[in-house]
Amino acid sequence: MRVSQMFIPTLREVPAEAEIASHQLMLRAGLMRKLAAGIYSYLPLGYRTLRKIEQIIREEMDREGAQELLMSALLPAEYYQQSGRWEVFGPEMFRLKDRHERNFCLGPTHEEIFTETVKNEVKSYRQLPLILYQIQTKYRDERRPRFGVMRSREFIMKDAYSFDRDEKGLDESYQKMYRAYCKAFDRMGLDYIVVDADTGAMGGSGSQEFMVKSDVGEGVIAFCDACGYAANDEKARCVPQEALRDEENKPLEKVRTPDVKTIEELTDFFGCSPKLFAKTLIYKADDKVVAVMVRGDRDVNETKLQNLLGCIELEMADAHTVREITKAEVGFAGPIGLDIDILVDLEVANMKNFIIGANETGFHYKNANIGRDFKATMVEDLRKIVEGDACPQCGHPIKTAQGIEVGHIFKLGTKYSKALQCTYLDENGKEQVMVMGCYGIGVNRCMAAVIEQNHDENGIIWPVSVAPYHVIIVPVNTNDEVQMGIAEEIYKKLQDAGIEVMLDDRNERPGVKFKDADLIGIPVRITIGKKAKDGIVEYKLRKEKEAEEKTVQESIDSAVQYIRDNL
RNA sequence: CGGGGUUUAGCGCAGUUUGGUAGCGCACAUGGUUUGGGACCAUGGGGCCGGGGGUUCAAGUCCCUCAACCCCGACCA
Repeated sequence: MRVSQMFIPTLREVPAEAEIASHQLMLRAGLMRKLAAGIYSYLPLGYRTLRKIEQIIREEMDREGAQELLMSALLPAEYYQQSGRWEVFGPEMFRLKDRHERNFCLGPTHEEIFTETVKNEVKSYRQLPLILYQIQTKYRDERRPRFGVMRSREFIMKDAYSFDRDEKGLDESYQKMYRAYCKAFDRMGLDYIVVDADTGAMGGSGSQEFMVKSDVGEGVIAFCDACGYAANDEKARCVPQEALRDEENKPLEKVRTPDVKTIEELTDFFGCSPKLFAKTLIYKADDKVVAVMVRGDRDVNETKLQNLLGCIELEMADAHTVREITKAEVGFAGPIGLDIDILVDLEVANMKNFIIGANETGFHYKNANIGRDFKATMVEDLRKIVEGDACPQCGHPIKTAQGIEVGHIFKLGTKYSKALQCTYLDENGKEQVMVMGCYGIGVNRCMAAVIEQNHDENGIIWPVSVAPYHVIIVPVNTNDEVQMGIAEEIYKKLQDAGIEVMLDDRNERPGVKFKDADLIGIPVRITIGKKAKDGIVEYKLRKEKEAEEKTVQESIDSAVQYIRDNL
């Protein structure tokens, strides 16, 4: 298309609201504009890329035998009420009423609706397995939308659901989706890793996330270079690193510790490492109050804790509750004399003669020992992994990195099919519950992730597969008839070859056109300048620094070849 | 939801301390000169200074209030 007729509102300056590269570039390159916090409009260039990403996903899903359909984003409440998620989602869900005061929501995800549809239509084992998907806008009223399209309130998601006769079938469907995801992300040019993930509120037996390594990612990944173990930090298992200290049990000793509350203050006061402390944290899990003990320098992994307790709400208890339970000011909680459940981290169970709070303001105990001085209700892995911890698989030091979650695959099992009675009849005419999986890809997030991984100081560097256009032709001087003649010739020939091509026919100075071409990141640029009269043009790849001189025909051939090789 | 910040032309910002009727750069329009990395000259258009209320002869500026947006945190398939 001719650039003079296109709607590409590029910005010279960086909008104040944009913090990260992808957000800044999506605004500057005229791909999108903000309507409200976490809500964006896609402009023509951005929408072209978005559709290409969708198409790649679509092709890879179809290749594995999944079938596309489309459901409404506006959904009646009853399905979510049946599964219990009307409550679970809480304020995250956009809710509304129709004129008859009936409850509706804007779909945050569609497990219930797919399950309901399949339940009504599928009756026999002969109709299974089935994988259905859609590419559709989802709505979540995020507490804090941020980083542009990375965490927004309206976003496009490819969500797929598999229905199988049994676990074995689920494993196969899961593998199909795994393959489709790998191929789709490869084609988008994303550098990603697959990590084990927690199944969380979704329930189910297994889950993996596709993470694009990036400093702006909100997820933390723990991985091992030695054996390939990779998990997100919620899921990563922690194994105790230090063996039981070979030391006699010393007698318990109460120590006066006025105004010594935090672990830092305790470290100073006792003059020893925080590894010799066990901190006792009071949590509120739904209506129950529990104590959790981890080593002084560790953090509680609330996901692990939540899974262990099977609760919906989990938060640190407020100061009032802590005082009531421990009979002491915050900062002096300890396990001795508490009459609530005491959940102890594996590592603490390995400690000897350690320091704990005394449940009395201004006092701690020295030389505490589990078993002798107090009893643990449960000993479990409850802490958060940190860089340098031993890999749970091979023992090598773990590394951590941040990542953008672009895809998530789940073995749901029968959670939803049971709740909604989604069943089929097997060969024996016996009723069985279907076994489900669900699989999501954040389409807009993929777009932002591609930009995060493919840009420089001048703008976006689109991979050919998702570039809004493949080639941009830049005649330096539009008043020069020779230049324009050649530009038109190349334009037409590339179009005839099926290449998506832009012709920058604006009567602008060359600098402006070059800056715009770089900013919007078109993979191939053909510049027609002074040597046009000799039939020589300039051929430049966006990702390369230098341009090459070619004849008109060579430049056309090179462009066609390059695009075909990289699609 | 807690803490901090911002809101003045399409974008980026100054002006608020000390109240006196709104400004700069870019962008836009017209004419001209220019044409290899965001040109130059001239002319011009565009703002209920986030909303509401108050103080005052007079409010972008002071007071009260509401809101939107951004950042940090908490939270999150």
